[in-house]
Amino acid sequence: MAVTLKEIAKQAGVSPSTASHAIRGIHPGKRALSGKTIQKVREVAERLGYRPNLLAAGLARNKTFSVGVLVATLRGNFYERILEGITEVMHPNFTPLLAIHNYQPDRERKEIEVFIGKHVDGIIAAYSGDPETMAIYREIRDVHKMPLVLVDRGIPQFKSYVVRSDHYMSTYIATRELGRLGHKNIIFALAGRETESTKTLMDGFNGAISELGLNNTADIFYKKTQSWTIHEMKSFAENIIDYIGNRKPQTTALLLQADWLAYEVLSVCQDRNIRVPEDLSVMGIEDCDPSSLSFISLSTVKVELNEVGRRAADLLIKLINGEKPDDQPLVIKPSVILRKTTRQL
Amino acid sequence: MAVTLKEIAKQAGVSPSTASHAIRGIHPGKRALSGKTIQKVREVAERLGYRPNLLAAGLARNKTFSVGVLVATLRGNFYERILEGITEVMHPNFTPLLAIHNYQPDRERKEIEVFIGKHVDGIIAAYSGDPETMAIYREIRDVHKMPLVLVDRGIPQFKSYVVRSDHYMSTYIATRELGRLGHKNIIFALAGRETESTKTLMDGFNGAISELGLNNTADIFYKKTQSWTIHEMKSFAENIIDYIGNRKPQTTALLLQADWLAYEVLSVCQDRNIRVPEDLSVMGIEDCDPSSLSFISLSTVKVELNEVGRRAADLLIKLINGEKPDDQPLVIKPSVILRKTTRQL
DNA sequence: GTGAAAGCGCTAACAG
DNA sequence: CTGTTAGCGCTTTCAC
Repeated sequence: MAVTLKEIAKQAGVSPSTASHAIRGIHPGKRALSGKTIQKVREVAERLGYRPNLLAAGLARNKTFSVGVLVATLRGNFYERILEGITEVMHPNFTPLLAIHNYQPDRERKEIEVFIGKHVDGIIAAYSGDPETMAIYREIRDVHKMPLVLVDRGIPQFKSYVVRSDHYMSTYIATRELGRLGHKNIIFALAGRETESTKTLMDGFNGAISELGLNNTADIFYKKTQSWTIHEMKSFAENIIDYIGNRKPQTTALLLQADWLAYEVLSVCQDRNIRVPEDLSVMGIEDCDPSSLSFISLSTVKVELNEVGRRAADLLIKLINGEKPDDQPLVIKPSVILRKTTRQL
Repeated sequence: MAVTLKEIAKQAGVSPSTASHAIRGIHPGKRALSGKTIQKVREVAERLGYRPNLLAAGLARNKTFSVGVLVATLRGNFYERILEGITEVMHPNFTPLLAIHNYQPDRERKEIEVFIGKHVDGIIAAYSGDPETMAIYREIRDVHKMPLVLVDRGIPQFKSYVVRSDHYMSTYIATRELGRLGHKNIIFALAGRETESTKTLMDGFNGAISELGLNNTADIFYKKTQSWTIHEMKSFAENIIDYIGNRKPQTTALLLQADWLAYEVLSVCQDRNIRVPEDLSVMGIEDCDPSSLSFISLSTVKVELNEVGRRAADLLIKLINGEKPDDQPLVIKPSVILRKTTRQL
């Protein structure tokens, strides 16, 4: 059995409550404790290797100093970076409980239930997009009144705090940059479900295209798919290059929805002897780790996912402390990084 | 305030203890509860959206259903995959508390202290290699008697459970494979501190080289460094290629300590017009995600990090349940994957 | 079959 | 300045 406060108190010849105060350096009434007592208690605690039982403290104070963090997956850089940002800010005041739902609604619900049972002080979650699981988020907020921050996407018709990267801006600035480089025949290729985020990406692209006056030469290549496996990405990359091959006039710039898709496109280009950037400029979105490798050197839009994590954590801590932050979604601005897969026309 | 057991009991017209038994489906004495009572209690619990307070349960039973997981970093695929394996196995019985030490001894110690304070049921940790922090691991084991499993590396002179990939085998099989492909002038390049794992990697290489009878044509290029930043990796890659350039007879195969180092080497080769694999076969170790991209297609040694995580979690659960597993370190076997950066001579 | 009572380790009034 | 007391919500003997 671990050494308890009671034991410390006994050995220091004080009461448990005094010991508690001494250790935490807290004033019970108006005045402080005597320095002597504090010294004594702390010395005994030190000697016995006392570690307060945070469970008991949590039960008594109705606070656990832990937060639930639910992400979709660990694969790829995406949630990894968000998680990094979160742990950075949470440390050392809150411990993150980690859960992964892998886009399985059932799992998503269960993990949240665990968080509730563990009485975390707050929750940061990546909503899977599944309508089924909306109820559990509602329960967090309405029944348990736990602070909740969503990352990357909000839940339709559900007013909640959300921190995300600016999807509109990412395609907008990428496209604008391609325009600046002199490209007119620009294609934006993306696949996935018809979600709001898909739509926003398209809007950003179209916004820039209109400003550039390229409505007649630029276009979107969209493929509706349910999931996003590696294999599908590969064949989608082929589809894109096929599409571009048949298109007149010659497409000179290609914007892809994600860096990993861009890598696949680069692969296809290599197989077909399409030179990048001489024949085709290629641009991704996200700035994954491999993009900066000098033999890839992908031009891309840097999405500040660490920052998304940090801001989400900041916001959650505010909510936990009872502060009332702005109601507006927190949107993190992306920036363009030009490397070697794009060129001036 | 959340709905409590007491409340359920009251509404179901039974005592709290009966409610507790009914909900958990547990027999208090010899006989079971009446089906009627169970139905009633569960129905009320359901209706009120009862979520047991795991904190209180933990306090009463001296069990928290959570485990501490301390990793070095989230960057790169390494710990990400281990973590994935761990969460897979832990779910839904234990919740992982996540902590990252970034190789900072102070941080390492503090995070462990938090785990102790939270009374986790067990700990899985990646020891940073810092001698200073050994004491805290000793405390986990000897003072708090918490189950402890180390991943990837053990602590010298410290008997504990460790699960890791087989470092010896990874260089051994890689080298043997290069030999099979007809290579004689093989270089194994690595950098880092003079740790046991560094030594083991060299041993594996030397073991294969001896078997192949290549002691006169193969060699190790080792650079002693403290850390492993991206920038250092880049310049180390240059050093390697410089070294090979001056070496007679011509080196035909290069084995690198890690995939990321191999990527940097591929970059340098491209810059210097060294064709891979025509002029030089290149092989990495780990099988990171980018390695399988078709325009990288790195030949490498697949290290089963998911499996390391799963086995570590299995082992920890056994320890938590009071089982006594084998004392031998659990070593996960790697396997060679030949892609396009190596060729038959 | 079910309930009363004690207690897990800590905190927070409040009284001295 | 310090101690007493009463819980936090649940589990677990042990009676009934």
